[in-house]
Amino acid sequence: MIRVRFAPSPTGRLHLGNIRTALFNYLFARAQGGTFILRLEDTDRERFLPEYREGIIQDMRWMGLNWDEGPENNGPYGPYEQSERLELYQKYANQLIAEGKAYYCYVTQEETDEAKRIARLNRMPPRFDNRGRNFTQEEIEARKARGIKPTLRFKVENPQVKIHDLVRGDVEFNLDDMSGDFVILRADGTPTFHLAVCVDDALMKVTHVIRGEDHLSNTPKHILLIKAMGFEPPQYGHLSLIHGPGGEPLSKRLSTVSVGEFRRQGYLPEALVNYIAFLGWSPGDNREIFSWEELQKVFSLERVNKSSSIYDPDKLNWVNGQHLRLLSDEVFTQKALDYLQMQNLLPVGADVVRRVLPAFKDAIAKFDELPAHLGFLKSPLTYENAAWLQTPAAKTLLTEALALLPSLNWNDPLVYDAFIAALKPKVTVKGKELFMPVRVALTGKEHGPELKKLFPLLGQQFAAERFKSALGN
RNA sequence: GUCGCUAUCGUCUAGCCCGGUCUAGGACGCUGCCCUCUCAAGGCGGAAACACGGGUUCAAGUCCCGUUAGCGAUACCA
Repeated sequence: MIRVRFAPSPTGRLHLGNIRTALFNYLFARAQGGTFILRLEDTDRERFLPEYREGIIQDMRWMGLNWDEGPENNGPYGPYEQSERLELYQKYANQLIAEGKAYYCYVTQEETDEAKRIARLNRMPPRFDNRGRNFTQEEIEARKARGIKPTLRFKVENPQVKIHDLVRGDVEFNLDDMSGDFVILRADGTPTFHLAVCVDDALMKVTHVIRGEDHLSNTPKHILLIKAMGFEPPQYGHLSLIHGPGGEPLSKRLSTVSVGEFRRQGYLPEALVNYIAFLGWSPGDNREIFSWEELQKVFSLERVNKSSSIYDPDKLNWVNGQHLRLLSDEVFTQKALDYLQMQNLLPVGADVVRRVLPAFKDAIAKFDELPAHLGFLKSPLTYENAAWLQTPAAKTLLTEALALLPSLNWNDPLVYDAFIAALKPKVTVKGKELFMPVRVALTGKEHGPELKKLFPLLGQQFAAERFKSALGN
């Protein structure tokens, strides 16, 4: 049974990079019939904020990344928040000490920093020399007397670690070139990330760890630790990182790529998911638009590529537009309305907006473009170019149009064609001279959706009012 | 600095494992035309890439080595 997890730390909002890691885990679990776990890594209490925790949960749900086990719905291996698992980490720390696999180290942070600085100056690996391993009892007492609180370090005995990475293939590390003995319990007694992940992954029976490439060089530490605790390490797969449009790391631009921001701008979650899935993965053929369900079927870890990619808002917009166009008018209208209501963006009453919304399905890439299109519903109308309404020909045209309205069958979706057909014989103008005054009178603008589509949605009363106002202009 | 990862159009990518079918395919964006009352949407075209240098081979985008560049790690953050 495959078990994967997504383990964000509630020290910020979820962004594109995080969510892609979550998505790939989710997709892998679904494609394989496995279990998807959400785990909150909140051991860093200094940067933790409750609203980040809530934000993560909300964002995950909005995206449709529903977890089988995790906060709020629990599961057999809970709790799923590390702050509630502290005694577990302590237990395994004690076990490692008892077995001589970890030791209390009285070396101060200043000393290790200095050692690394000097190593760097000498073009040597920036590793710590493990001097705390061999302190004499007097030395330890002396340091205790100075008020130095020890950290717990894991003894690296076999620094050579081979990894078969699910996306990168074979990678080999020598921890002697990297770190030396590493801290697993801070001086204040709290576990570091390394201890916490290893204990949790082991205890939660995680089979595949799919995470960001920034963890690739932590992996040898984790493998050693997990083995030292007597568990079998999971398989690892490291996903390349996503960068911003300028090639910069994503975290620096957090606000613009946070899930909350995409939601605020009116993207469809399934479109966002579709786009993100294609950052570093492709199905191998030329298809690009996938529904949630299809994605869950076709996704495979083997087709994830190794190189990092850049987030492109233009393409996201296109994908979103494609998904929008796939929606039925009814569903589109409901989703658009929900969005406008939630964002407090309704220009007029919801019932009026609901009627005209279908006319804009092809016009937008995302919902936040709607208010600009819908502004014309507000009365009185301000005309973008009133000149279209002020010629004598236009006056005649509008008068005739107004008179025609009651005779039309407004239940006919093609009522606009009938309207124009009836209007044409009564006026001398044609083409642009005919359509523009109608368009401007109705919407105030020279550009907009097809009148053929919009006109029937407007209704007789609305059209009449608009023609009257235009005449009085 | 040290260790590691990566390298196909501006961007996302197919092709690379199993060299010839690649005068390198698709998509976004850009651009021309068509449709059209407008703006979109849609349709049909166009420009646009194998980072560089060696090697292996009859043959290299595909295999090997090096260089360069980018990224990651180098924390008592995760």
